[in-house]
Amino acid sequence: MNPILNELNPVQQQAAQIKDGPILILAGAGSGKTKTLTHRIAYLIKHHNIPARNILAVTFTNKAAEEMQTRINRILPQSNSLAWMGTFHSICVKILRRELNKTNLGFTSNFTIFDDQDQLSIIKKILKELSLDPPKINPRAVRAFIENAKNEAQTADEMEKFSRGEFQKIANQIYHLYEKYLKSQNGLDFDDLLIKTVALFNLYPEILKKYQNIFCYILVDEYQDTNQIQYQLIKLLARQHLNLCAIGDDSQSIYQFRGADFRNILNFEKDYPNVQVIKLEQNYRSTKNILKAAQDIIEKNLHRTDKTLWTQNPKGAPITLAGLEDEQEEALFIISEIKSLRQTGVKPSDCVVLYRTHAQSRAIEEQLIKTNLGYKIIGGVSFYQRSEIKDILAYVKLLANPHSRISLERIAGKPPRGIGAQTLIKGGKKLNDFLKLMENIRLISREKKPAEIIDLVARRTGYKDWLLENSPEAESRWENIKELKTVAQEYDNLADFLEKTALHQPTDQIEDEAEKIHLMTFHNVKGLEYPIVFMVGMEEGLFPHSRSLLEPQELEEERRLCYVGITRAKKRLYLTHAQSRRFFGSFQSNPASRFLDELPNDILDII
DNA sequence: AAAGAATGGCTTTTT
DNA sequence: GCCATTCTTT
Repeated sequence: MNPILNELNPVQQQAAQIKDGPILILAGAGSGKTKTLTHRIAYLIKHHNIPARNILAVTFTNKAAEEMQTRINRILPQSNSLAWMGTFHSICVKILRRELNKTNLGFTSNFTIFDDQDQLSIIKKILKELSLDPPKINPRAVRAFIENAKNEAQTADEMEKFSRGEFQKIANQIYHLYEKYLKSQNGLDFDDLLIKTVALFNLYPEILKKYQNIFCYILVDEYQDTNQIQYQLIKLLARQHLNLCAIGDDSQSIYQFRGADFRNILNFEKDYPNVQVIKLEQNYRSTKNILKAAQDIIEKNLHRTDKTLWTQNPKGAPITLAGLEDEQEEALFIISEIKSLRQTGVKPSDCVVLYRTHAQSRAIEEQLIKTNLGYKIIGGVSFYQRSEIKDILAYVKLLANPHSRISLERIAGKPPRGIGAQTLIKGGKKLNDFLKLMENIRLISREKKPAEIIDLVARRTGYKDWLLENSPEAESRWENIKELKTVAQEYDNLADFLEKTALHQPTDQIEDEAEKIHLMTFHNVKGLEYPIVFMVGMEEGLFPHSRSLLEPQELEEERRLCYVGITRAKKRLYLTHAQSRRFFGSFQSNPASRFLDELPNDILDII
C-alpha cells in the first residue's frame, strides 16, 4: 500500500485520497484531524502530482500552520517546494503586499498593520477630538462595535441604518473617522487584512483569477470558526476549481464572540453541491470515561449536529471533582496532585491547567513559585505587548516607515527629549532634531540586518541607557529586548521581521520545556492535547462566564468551550471549584458550575 | 514638559 | 488588585 496511507484508518484514508470536488470532513475531537489533513496534502503532492505551490492550507493560528508544515516535511522529507500554509491573516497580508499597488483601493503595498492597542489609541484620539472623553464613551466598547461591524463585513456607511440609540450613533460616527484615519496612515487593522483582500478580489477579477489559478486545491482547518468575511474569501477563491476541503467540528465552535458563524459549516453542503462528506468519529486520544464526560456535557446543547465519538481506549481513571475552600487551596490541590502523579512517571509538561480568564492565572502562579515548580503561561500578557518591546518596535517601525504617526507618538518622549503632546502637534526645533537623528539612523541602518538595527536604534536614541537607569526591572526588560534580537536574527530585512511581529501572537510559541507545567485559557488550548488536564474555577459566573448567562446562544458557546477543555485530556481529568475567591480584591462566593451537574455520576470521583 | 502621586475603572475569550 | 489615565509638583 502507499506508505502515505498506511498509518491511516479506512475513513481517514478515504479523506486523504479523494482528489477533486468539495469535501467536508467532520472531525470529532481527537479523531486524527491534523494527521488526516497533512496526509491528504502529502498524497496530493506525491500521488496526484499536484505541485505544492498550487495548494493552499488555511489555519487559525500560526502554531497550527507550523505544526502542519513540520508534519508534512516528516512525511515528504525530500520535497522542499512549500505549499501555501498559514493563517487567514498571513495569507491575506501576502496577497495584499503583492497586489495593492496595482489597485486604487486607497492603500499601498507597504501598509502598516495596526494591532488592537493601536486601534484603541486611535479611538481615544478621535474621542478627544470630539471632546467625548472616556468617562462618557468607553473606547473599548467603541472598538467592539467597530470589530463587530467589520466581522459582519459592514462598512461605516452600511452601519448607519443599523445604529440605534445614542451610543451606537456615536460609535458609528467614530467608525467613520477611524476608517479615515487608518487610510491617512496607510494602515490596516486585523479585520481589514481580510476585508481588503475580499474587496480586491471583487473589484479586480483578473487578480482574483490569478489566485484562483494558483490555489487549485484549498483546505480550510477549523471551518466552524470562520466568520462572514473569511467565508466570502474562501468562496471567491474556490469558485473556479471547487476543490475545497473544509475540516471542522461544530461542537468546537468557540469564537462566535468575534464573529465566527458555525452555520458556515452546517450550510457547507448547500453552498457546495455534490459535496462528499466524511465523518471521523473514532477518538484516539482519550479514555472512555473522559469521552463519556465530554459527550454528556455537549448533549445539553440544543443547537448541534448529532454525532457520536467512540474509542477503543481503556475506560481509564474516574474524573476527579474537587471542591476547595478558595483559590489558594485550589492551587495547592493541583500542586499536590501533580507531585503525587510525578511518582508514577508523569512529567510536569504532561500537565496543563485551564481557566476561563487570564486573571485566574495569578493565584496558581503564586503557589507554583512558592513550591518551586516550573511553569509556563501561554497567552496572557504577550511578549509583543510588553512596553519595552513595543517601544523598540515603534522605533524600528519608524525607521521602516517615517510617516507612522502612531509609532512617533509612542516614542517621542522615550527617553525624554523635551517633546510632549504640544510639540508633536505644533512642531519645533526639538522635534526637528529628533527627526534628523532618526533620518541619520535610517541611513546607517540601510546596510544592516534587523537584529543589528535593534541594537543600533536602542543605543543611538539613548533608549537603552534611559531604560537601564530608570526602570526598576531594567535588567529583565533589557533581557526581553535581547530576546527580540534573537527573534530578529531569523530575518534578513526589516519588512519581513515587522510582518512577523505584527501577526505572531504569544500563543504561537509553545516551547517544549519538559519540566514546566503549562497554564492557559480554554480558548488557547484548542487543538492541543495533554495526558493530564486540570480545569479550574468551575463556578457559576466564572465558567459559564457571567456575561454569557443572559443569552442562551452564548451559554451554549460556553458549553462547547467546556467540551473543548474536557476533550484535551488523554488520561486524567480534574475539575475544581472554590467556595469563595477574590474578585477585584474582595471575596465572592459562587455556586459550583452547572456543567458539573451535567456530568454522569458513575464516572466521578468526588473529593 | 516630565516625573511622581492619586484616583477611578474595570476584565471573557483572540487573529 | 491591577492598570491606565489624570492631577500635582518640580
